[in-house]
Amino acid sequence: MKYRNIPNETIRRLPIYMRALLFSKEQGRQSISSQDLSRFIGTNSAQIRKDFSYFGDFGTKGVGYNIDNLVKEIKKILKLDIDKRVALVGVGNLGSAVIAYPGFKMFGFDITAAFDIDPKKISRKIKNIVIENISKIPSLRDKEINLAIIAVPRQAAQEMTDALVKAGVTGILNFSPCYITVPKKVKVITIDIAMDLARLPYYVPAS
Amino acid sequence: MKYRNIPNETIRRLPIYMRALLFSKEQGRQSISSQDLSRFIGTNSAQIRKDFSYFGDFGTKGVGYNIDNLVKEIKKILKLDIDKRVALVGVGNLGSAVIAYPGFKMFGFDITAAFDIDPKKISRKIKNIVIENISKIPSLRDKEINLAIIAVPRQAAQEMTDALVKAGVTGILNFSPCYITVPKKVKVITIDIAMDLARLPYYVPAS
DNA sequence: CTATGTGAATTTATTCACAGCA
DNA sequence: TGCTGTGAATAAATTCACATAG
Repeated sequence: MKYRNIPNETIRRLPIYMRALLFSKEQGRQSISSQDLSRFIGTNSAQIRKDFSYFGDFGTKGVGYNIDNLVKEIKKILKLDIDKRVALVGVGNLGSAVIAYPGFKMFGFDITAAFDIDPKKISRKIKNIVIENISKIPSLRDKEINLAIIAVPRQAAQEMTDALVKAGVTGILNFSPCYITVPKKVKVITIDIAMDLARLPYYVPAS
Repeated sequence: MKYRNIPNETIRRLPIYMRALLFSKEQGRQSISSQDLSRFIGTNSAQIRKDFSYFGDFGTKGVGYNIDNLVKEIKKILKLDIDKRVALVGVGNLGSAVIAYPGFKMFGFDITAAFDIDPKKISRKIKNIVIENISKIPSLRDKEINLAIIAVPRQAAQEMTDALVKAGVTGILNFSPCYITVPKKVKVITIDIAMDLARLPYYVPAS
């Protein structure tokens, strides 16, 4: 048990483990070895054991890991043990897909607020969420929502970020294709789906 | 000039550099220093210079990098110098957003084929692309399309992958929330948008 | 003077290999 | 015997610091 100097890569992998654990639970398993888990994911078993060892002794020697218990531990580490409400800014194509995405629930996320600048969209409902004008972003403070997803055009991304930070948001998942500046206490993770595609040709043989 | 033992992380950053370079070109710049570029991205300048140094001497001492030239070099490294056609499998919420996403063009990608299993969607057009039945996936071989994006439910992901690989696809961007198995010659990059959100709470202070 | 390019130093992450427990 | 947990060894990536060129 160390809880110090945790590799970032370990944190990145924990949700992958969690997803695989929930999946193998669905299939009726109650416990799993690092070996078996590694096959679900495509890493090696030593990596998995090492990753968990940073946080405690979760397994049973000779047996493996109890799935329910391990999921609970991962949730605790990732601070997902309390369900989190999330705001969405930008209800375009990508934003709409994000709202509809079923995969958030397994991590305890619930998108409960949505903002857009387009008057035609405001007051419309999508998945039971009423789209509000971006001028209402400050209301996130009262609602105690401190996670947000940004899916707006590049030009608007920094402005929306500033508004979110001012409203008390401390974690941002950024789908806008640009780097955004935030205070040190705020964490941003940026996803640009085109950039991930862009490094694929490098790895594949011919044209 | 080495071209050997290139860090994976360097490859991951090249599209980020390219995006920033194209952006600063839009703003009227013709050349840029590693220092200035680093401010666009949030890394340090030594990292940038080191990354480029793996591939050649692209800069001019005392001046910086010519933007047009550097973009051309990055495109060549990433094998993006020839425009690439891409197939999409799964035209649901996420797939539709992917088709509509404007960011692919800057890397020379063009989504020119789309497949779905839902009879209601087949033959419909989306962004000028006719949606075809997944049984038509083998036609990708004749069209010489070897990149694909998968955005189908988890249950279908492996089956669609197998069909794509059989049709000659060698690079897959996988949005389905699961690990998929492919032959060694095929490269898969998986994005699960929920997993990226899932590691955000770990980094932010309170609930 | 300014900014690149790069060996060397350092930090971070992965893998090995095995002691020790159920 | 089977599988975990972990120091030690190795590998990978980043940062430093400076010689060198325009």
